[in-house]
Amino acid sequence: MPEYTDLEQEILAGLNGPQREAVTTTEGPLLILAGPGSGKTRVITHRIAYLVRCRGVPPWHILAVTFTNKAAREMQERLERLVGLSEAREMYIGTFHAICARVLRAEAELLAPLGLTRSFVILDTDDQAAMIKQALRELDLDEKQYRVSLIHALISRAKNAMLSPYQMAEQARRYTEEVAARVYRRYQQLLRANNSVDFDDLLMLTEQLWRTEPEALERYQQRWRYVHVDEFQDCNIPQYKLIRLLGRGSYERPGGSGNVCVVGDDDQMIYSWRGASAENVQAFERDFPEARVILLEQNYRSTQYILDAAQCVVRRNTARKEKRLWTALGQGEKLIYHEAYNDEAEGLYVADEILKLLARGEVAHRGEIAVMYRTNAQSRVLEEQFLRANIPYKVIGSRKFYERKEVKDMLAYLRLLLNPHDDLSLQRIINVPNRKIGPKSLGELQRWAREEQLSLYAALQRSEDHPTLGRAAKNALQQFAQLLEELRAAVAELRLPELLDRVAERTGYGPELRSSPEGEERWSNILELRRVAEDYAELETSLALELFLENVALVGGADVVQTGEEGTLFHEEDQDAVTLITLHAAKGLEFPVVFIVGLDEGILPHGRSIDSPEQLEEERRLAYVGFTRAMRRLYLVRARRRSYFGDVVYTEPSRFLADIPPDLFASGPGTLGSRSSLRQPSAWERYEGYDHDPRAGYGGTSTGSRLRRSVPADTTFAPSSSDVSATPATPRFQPGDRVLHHLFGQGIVLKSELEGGSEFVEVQFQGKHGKKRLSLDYARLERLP
DNA sequence: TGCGACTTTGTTTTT
DNA sequence: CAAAGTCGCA
Repeated sequence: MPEYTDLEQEILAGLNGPQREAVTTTEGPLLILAGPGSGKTRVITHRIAYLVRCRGVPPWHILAVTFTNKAAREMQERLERLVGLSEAREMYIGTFHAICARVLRAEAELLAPLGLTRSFVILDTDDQAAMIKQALRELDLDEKQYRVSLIHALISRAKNAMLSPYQMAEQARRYTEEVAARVYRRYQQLLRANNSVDFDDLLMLTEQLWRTEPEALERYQQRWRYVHVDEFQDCNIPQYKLIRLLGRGSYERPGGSGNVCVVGDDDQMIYSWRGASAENVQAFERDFPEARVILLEQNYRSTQYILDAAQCVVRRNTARKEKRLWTALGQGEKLIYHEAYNDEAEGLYVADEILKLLARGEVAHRGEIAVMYRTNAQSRVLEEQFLRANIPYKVIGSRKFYERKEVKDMLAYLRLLLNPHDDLSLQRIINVPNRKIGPKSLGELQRWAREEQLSLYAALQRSEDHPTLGRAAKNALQQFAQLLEELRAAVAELRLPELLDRVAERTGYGPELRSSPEGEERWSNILELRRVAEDYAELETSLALELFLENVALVGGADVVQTGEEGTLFHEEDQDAVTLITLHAAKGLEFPVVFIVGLDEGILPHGRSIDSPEQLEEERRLAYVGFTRAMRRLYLVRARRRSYFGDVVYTEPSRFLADIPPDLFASGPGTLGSRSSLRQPSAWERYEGYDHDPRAGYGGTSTGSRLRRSVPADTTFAPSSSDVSATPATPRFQPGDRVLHHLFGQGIVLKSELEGGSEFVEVQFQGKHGKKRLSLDYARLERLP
């Protein structure tokens, strides 16, 4: 046992042997292979604390790369607690994309030859699509034949393989790829002409810069002498090269400290579709042959049954390193399997279970519960049921908010203020709100701008000189040009939130939205955006604008949290809520209780992956990631039929369920409750008349008991007397009563009826919510005088 | 030019 | 079932 100082003791307290070894191995490359729940984040943060506090490494030498902004934030917070606020702030913790954006802005002079300035714009997916569309049009290609999404995917794949358009064309195996290479070329030109980059460019350009500008690379090697990479298994090639360059330099020009610590788990590699390469680990061992390798196999998160089930699913993969995950937490509770009638009933079951968990006190806070699914679209049914059941929830990973038209329009205005030659943004808002500059005038302006080699903005300013446009059109254009000038001048006077106000008012966007009842919700989204902007109020406005826009572009998926049916953003101070999240976004998180829904063939594994063995293995890993998020209790849920593309389809249980030994379930495949579940419904079961559609009576006893019956009484959930649906003898509400609902606001009761012992009311709410039918078992309605 | 009714088309996962 | 795109009419 080595001797430790008091300080070391403090930092190493509570760590096991391998973890300690990882923390104290500070010099040289280090590869940590860490199973789920093995405390890898803990190891990284403690290692950094150890470097700074015990080894006297100045905090600005520390770089930590994470995969999501959320993970970065969490790491930052943990470090603030471990090493103190001011020191933690001097470290650099961020995603690859954020780091690259920062490097590229700092080295902007070197980007000038490419046509980029310091204030380049980072395009989001929609903008990229718009740009590709434009490229397609300019090349006279048929948008029907070459779908934007397909071309986009091909281009992105090429970029992730670090291919130039020329190289892509050379390597094209199919005609479509050849076409895509042509589009790629034009797309890059458009990006540069717009002073913009896409996500892939951020990585590629930084790699290129470091590779070709040795002095620049050296500055960063000096600065970041201790590099940490979380979720290493999900790095793609450019990302790996960035790490290699920092830690080891290029093959021609070696350099760097070699202090690179990467942490990963091949069983959790779920981004190969984004270019994550399974060879990362081998590449690392090749490029850093002296690397120490440490295995973390003790799991501190989950109980044994959960771990066993997870391992049974992933173990069927070929080409993986066998790990022996174990836990000291004991067997725990068995898994709970439920097969619902359809997707709606699936949501209802989850909502119902959650209410029971809370009612029985088995879970103290809603925040301890998460519901996970394969595709974002699956959240909708769940949301509907949660709203009806009055369960507060938050949806993680939906970009809905930033995809709203009004939000994008406002952002386009802001971008334009920072970067007037952003043609894409200008096109977007030139006629929003309506300024009588229609497609004809715009088209003519664009044509002219191209001819004269001007940006749209410049063309707009000189529109008086345009040869053919009519008086009315010119006036409209001039007026708009003046407006933009005025707003640009306002950047110098106002703080960011006020600038937003000014833009909303002067463009007429705000007044327009507020003037109609339908605009009300959209206006509130703009206010929501303003709330985000408040965070930047202290900064000098053009800097604030830059950071704000960058943040908006780079936050994605896991960072955007949305609540309620309005799609408004979720704020920390909001109430304790159940988490709805995709399996991808759930990586790195943990919850005491986890529901995984949609365990059907075609959903998980996803239908698009079913015919490729590699992709199927990835689906398996995805399931593994999901299972291992659960600490105490894991529910696996599926629906026998679900609406898909508008019509109803029958599904088979996921093949992954069959990989789990029956004795790990409290109820489920192979046990009393649903022995039939692993085969297809027989013909007579499919017959319409076979157990009636629960939609006929939502929340009524028939549905409730049917659901309950399928969970055998000998499981954890025997229906108790404190059941949520206490039966009223007489109706509480009458038609004409004025009521208040915490989400829908005020309304008037139209109808009240008793059905199967539960009271249902139909309420006409004010505003956009309209008429709703609510079950008083769940909805909390207050009577107003 | 502008809007509304119609058809068509498409659902993985995310920085 | 939605969103997006097309077409026709005012």
